[in-house]
Amino acid sequence: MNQRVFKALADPTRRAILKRLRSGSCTAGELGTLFPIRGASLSYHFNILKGAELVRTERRGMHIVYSLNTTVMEEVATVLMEMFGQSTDEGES
Amino acid sequence: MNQRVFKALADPTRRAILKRLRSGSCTAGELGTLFPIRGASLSYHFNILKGAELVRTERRGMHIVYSLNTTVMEEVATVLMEMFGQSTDEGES
DNA sequence: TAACTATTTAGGGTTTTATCTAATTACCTG
DNA sequence: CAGGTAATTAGATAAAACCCTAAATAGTTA
Repeated sequence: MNQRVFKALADPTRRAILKRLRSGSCTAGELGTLFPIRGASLSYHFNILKGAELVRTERRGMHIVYSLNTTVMEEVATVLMEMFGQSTDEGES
Repeated sequence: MNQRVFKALADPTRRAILKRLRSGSCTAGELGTLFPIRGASLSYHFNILKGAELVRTERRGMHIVYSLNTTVMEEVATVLMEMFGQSTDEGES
């Protein structure tokens, strides 16, 4: 889990994308219909999510399918828990 | 837990402040010695952390003591777990 | 009250972020 | 191959973030 994860989670549109992906993989176009921004802007957000390894992509014919990388999300939650749950004096990755 | 928490966590200086506070409360001045930025900039970060309710302050004489609000941190971790751990189709606050 | 210390606020400059339109790439199909 | 659809990249712009210096505020102490 890298530094970029926190930046990626800071934007509400990106969190909404992640939330949507939770209920199943989705093409870029489908996601585009859910938000009031242009495809190019979505693409910008996808790149940030990919950089944080929060999503994965796979081309399927004419479409590109996005899916959630739940592993990294769980890591984030775990790290936060370790950092702030109780003082074990450790917790940085 | 509000929207601002994610923004607050997005900055490395603020995460370092939180991490430091984990080992105990601290005055603004003490925290200032730990980072290569001016007091005014620290104050800016403190305001963001306070807005996110991640820290609490208490004036003690001439100093202002900062302490961690671990409750909110745990909430964040929990929300992330709920959102991305497994698909229970719920998890928004 | 005057001088001193700790911290915040105000105002400004630079960098980064989020969005847009237009152009491009990648694939599919007739 | 030519035309069409899906998605990304390029370039521009407005807003937000972060940092600084200087000034203001709040409390302490002689």
